Amino acid sequence: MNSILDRSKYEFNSQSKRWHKEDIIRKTGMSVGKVDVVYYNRSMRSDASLVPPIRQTASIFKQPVTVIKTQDSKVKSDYKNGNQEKPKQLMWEKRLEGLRACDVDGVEFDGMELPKGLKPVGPNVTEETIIQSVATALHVSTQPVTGQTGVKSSLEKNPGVFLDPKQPLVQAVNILEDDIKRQEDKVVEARRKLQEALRM
Amino acid sequence: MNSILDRSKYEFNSQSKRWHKEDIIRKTGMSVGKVDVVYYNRSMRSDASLVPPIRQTASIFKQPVTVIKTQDSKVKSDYKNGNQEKPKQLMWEKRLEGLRACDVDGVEFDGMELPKGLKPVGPNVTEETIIQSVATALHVSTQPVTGQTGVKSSLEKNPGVFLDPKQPLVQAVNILEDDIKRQEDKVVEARRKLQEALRM
DNA sequence: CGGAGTGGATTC
DNA sequence: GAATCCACTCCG
Repeated sequence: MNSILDRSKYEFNSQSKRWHKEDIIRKTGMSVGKVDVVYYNRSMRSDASLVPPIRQTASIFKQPVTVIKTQDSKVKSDYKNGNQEKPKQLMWEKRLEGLRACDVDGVEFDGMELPKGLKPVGPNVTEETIIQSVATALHVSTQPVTGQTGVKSSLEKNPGVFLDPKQPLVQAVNILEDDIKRQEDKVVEARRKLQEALRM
Repeated sequence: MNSILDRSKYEFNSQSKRWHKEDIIRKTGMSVGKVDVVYYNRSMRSDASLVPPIRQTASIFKQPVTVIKTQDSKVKSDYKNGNQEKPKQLMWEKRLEGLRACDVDGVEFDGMELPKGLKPVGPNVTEETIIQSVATALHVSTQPVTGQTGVKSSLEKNPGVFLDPKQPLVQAVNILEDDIKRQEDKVVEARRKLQEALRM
């Protein structure tokens, strides 16, 4: 085998102390004694794999499916993203706090910053939570993502009544003409840089 | 594919009209669209597959296993036939009535006859039931199989009291010297025939 | 329906 | 020929 690959696998395993290797030996059949190698990640939270928008398979294109039975018990399928949502806890995004992506060596990426206009809302909701909350909303929601439209003081005092569970835990944002203009400028600038890079 | 095999499969299915094939398509999950194929026997009683001595796997040698955990939660295994028996209904063998083996084409075998000495006992217990009852007892019981030793009239009148649930629903049989002699003769005769057959 | 475990094809 | 990948079966 390629020695570079061997080495990188070794480092991948021993340096970060995050990945655990297991050799599974086949016990019966024509291939007795063959070894199947499995790697798994020790730091994985047990509920993490269940919660969107965390990727659940190798393919990001996999879609949830809802089974709907009509009265004569035939089956209809609905491949839309909507109807399959389970009821959620009001503040369920809080369980995503502190999760962070890492590269293959187990080195964590830096946290991401949101635009200043996005303010957390609700009791004990911090900057730490809203990026997860917004990202999740954009990923799973079928409706426009607007943020919480209630008055901030009522939201903090009585979240059970005023908090909209279908919206992320940020204060509603008004997008102004100016914001759109600024975004357009960014796109133009990015295209210019790309053009330049391709010329070289 | 081998056409002879294909054909026999087809007959197995269509000629006897006994076996019904159903393709069940998985509707959700990672394996959406996969097909599980199920065959079932239209005349099959739904509880039949759960009751010994009906063969539950391809291997007649498969044995029940009891898992016993000690206090420090290590596992002991016990391969004896005994301890794993569940409590049974007093007349549970009656549910085996009318079941009969068939060949692969679905043609039923003739019923088997028991020696005249075996008489059914208990309310509503007929010839039809006792072969199943005796066969089951021989198959699953760890104790000697003697039959019911109570007086026939009390057994019929008050089975809840006098019927021994660990014994099959036949009257007790006394094996006489004469019976043993006759069986020995049969064995000798069978051996003689085998010898002869091997000479040819 | 998911997961363990295997046979067999494919890649290196 | 070994390592790897993948499809499939079986079972709970």
